[in-house]
Amino acid sequence: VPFPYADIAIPNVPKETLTYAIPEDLQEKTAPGMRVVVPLGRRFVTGYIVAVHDRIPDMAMRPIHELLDARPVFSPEMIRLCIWISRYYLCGLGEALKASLPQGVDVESERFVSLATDDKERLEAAIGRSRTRRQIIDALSTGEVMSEEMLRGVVGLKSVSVQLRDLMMEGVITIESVLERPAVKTKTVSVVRLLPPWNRAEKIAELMDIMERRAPKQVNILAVLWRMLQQNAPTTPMSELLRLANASNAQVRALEEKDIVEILQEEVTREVTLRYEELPREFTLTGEQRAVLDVLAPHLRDGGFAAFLLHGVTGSGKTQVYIEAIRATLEQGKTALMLVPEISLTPQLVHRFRAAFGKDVAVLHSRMSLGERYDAWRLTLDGRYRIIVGVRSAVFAPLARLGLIVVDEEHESGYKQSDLSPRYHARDAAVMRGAIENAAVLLGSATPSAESFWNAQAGKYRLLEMPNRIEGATLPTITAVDMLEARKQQRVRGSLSEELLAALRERVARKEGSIILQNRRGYAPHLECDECGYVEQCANCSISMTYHKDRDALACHYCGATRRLAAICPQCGGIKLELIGAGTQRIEEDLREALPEARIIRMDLDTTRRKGAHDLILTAFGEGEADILLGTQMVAKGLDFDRVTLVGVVSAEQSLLLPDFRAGERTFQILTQVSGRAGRGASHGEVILQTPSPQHPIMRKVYDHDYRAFIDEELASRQRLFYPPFSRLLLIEFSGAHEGLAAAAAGEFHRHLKRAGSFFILHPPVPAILKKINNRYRYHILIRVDKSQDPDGSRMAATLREARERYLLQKAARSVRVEVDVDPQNLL
DNA sequence: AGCACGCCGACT
DNA sequence: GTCGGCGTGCTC
Repeated sequence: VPFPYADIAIPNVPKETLTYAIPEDLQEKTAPGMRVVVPLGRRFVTGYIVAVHDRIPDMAMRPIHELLDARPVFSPEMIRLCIWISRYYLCGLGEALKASLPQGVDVESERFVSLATDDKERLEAAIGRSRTRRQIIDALSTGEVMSEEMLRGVVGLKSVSVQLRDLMMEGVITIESVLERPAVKTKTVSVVRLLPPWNRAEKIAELMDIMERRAPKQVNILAVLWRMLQQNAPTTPMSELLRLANASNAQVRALEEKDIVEILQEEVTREVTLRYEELPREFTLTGEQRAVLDVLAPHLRDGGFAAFLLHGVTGSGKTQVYIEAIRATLEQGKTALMLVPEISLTPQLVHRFRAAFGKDVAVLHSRMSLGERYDAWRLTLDGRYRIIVGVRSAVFAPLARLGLIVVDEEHESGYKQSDLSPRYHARDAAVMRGAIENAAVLLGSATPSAESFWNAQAGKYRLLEMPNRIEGATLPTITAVDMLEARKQQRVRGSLSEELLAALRERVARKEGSIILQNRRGYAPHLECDECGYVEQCANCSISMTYHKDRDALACHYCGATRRLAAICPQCGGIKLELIGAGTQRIEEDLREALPEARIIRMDLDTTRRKGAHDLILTAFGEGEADILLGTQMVAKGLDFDRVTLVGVVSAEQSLLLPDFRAGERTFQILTQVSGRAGRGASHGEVILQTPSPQHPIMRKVYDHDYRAFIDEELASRQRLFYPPFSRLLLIEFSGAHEGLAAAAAGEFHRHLKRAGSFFILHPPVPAILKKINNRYRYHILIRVDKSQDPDGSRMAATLREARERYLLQKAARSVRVEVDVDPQNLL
């Protein structure tokens, strides 16, 4: 039944949907889930059809300009998921839907300007005395059509819209809205094929005979095409043809002219290749793995929503459980989605999936180009893949008949999008998607988040446990080195204790692998004046700058600004500037000095920027080309090398010092995860944690591998303090170029919230701990909502809406940006 | 977000 | 006067 109206969600429009008329000739073809181009104000934008209907709206409507899809790109389930995201995370529906598409597929209009007259007098009259108008007319007088953006550049102003409008009113220029085609397209290559009847042996032989003398190159071309055809290749890529026939494009064109061959455009897929290879391992499932799979089996067989939390110690074989569970899902004719925190950190996992499932798997990660992502998305939509392995945004992968979603390392904060809207948590969105699509959801971790563990205890998830390592491997022995004591006794070299160095020396001699974690890149995180204590800070951010020895410069790890190393203190003129603390570069130096015989590879953001660098480093280490793998947290996760028998942590207490209620949890997680890299093979592993506080309660639970003791205490303390999972956090951020305005805006908003009700605890506005980032001053209001009084978040949403309206009426400077982060992972 | 409109200080 | 920066409001 054709419907005349469509409710359309549009990014950057604050209303959930706007209603447009569907032109009669499009009504048959239009369906929810398709993308359209619609007029919005004076431009054209991409929108997403959420519903079609025949309820006459009370507003005048404009018609849909163009239908972009022949088939829906959002399933009804995907639309439901995005509606949930927009309501729970307080963002526009248009933004949520846009986040579910690969980047670069949207169409936007651009305004193009040209002269409407060359009558000099009329032009002069229109210019009058305006410098800007003269610049615009001058730029256009070559007869060129220029975009508004180009004109802005020529004039050097932020906006020329007022001038363009006036010039248009006077009739001397014309403005045209032109739709810009999407940034990504299907990649095509030219291919050539023999047209009938020349694809028959006797015909082609005859033809080649005739042409032999006058056009030998063309005969070469025909010979190649004929050979390819006999090898069952109906078409030959142009580039290959030219190479094999040693011919030129013109010669192929000549054959095309004579209707002997045809040149076509054929779609190709940009395939991602990985260098690191892993052979399929022989394995038999352990009893624990089998038990877990037995629990999952009926759910995977019968379908329906169910959520599971798999708590398996490091090395207990969670990946194999995922693979078997996915296999069972595929056997039911369904598809599976596997989320991982950061693909480049877990190439090993990707290879195991490729080995197990081959071409049924597509991988989606942040280092892929727009085109690669687009291809993967389009082919997923076409049903080419049955398994998607991907990072956060892969939770939106358009798989049909979804049977299982796995979230590996579910505790990782990388699953939370924190920088831009929608600020969704992919783990929670995965659970919601499972509920909407009637799929099973399996969350896995050696150190489940407090939220998930509580959900398991509360019965929302079913808890599955694998407390032992596979194949008789044992958990490593963890010991601490008291660094205060070691320093006192001068048993340190740089940042490394004699104990750790001795253990490393042993491993080097035995050709075993060691992993060293120092979760800080660069050489030294502070440059401090010995005289007055001044610390060099970034000009744009309130953070100390890190010294990078390779570049011999200070760098801000927030905004990327760099600066030369100052020779004298800008505060007191002192000349004794000291490098304080140690990053991976300095540890590398310490290691090389103390262990000249050791081969060391450093893996941090700085050494892995290049595409494929991860793979190369890990391959080299895995094959024994290095003794020590030194790095930031990227060495802590997911690596599975039998030859590693020692793990050292340079400063184990580091993450404990952060002013965040999750500091303890994060510390336990990273220390447990990195420890888990040791002793995965036949040899027992050893872990050495350097810390000034070896008796800290968190540390003690790390030594004992006692997640339960840790989480019980953590949950008790969260309950006492009414922090998640016992409350829902909202962080409202006010940011602006002027500190006073940001502070005032936060104060204003706070006043409106204060009267709003008693189902939440409102914290007073405070300057953010990182008070300034990128020259924007930041103020925070933290809210702790009583979940029992607002289970789905709708009360808080309404409260914020109201407060926002009143706040806007007060016309407190709106140069201040207000952003809400629901379930924030980072309170800095 | 982008675009239009209206207010107001600065310049001539 | 005229220009142009900046705040405010709206987009089916």
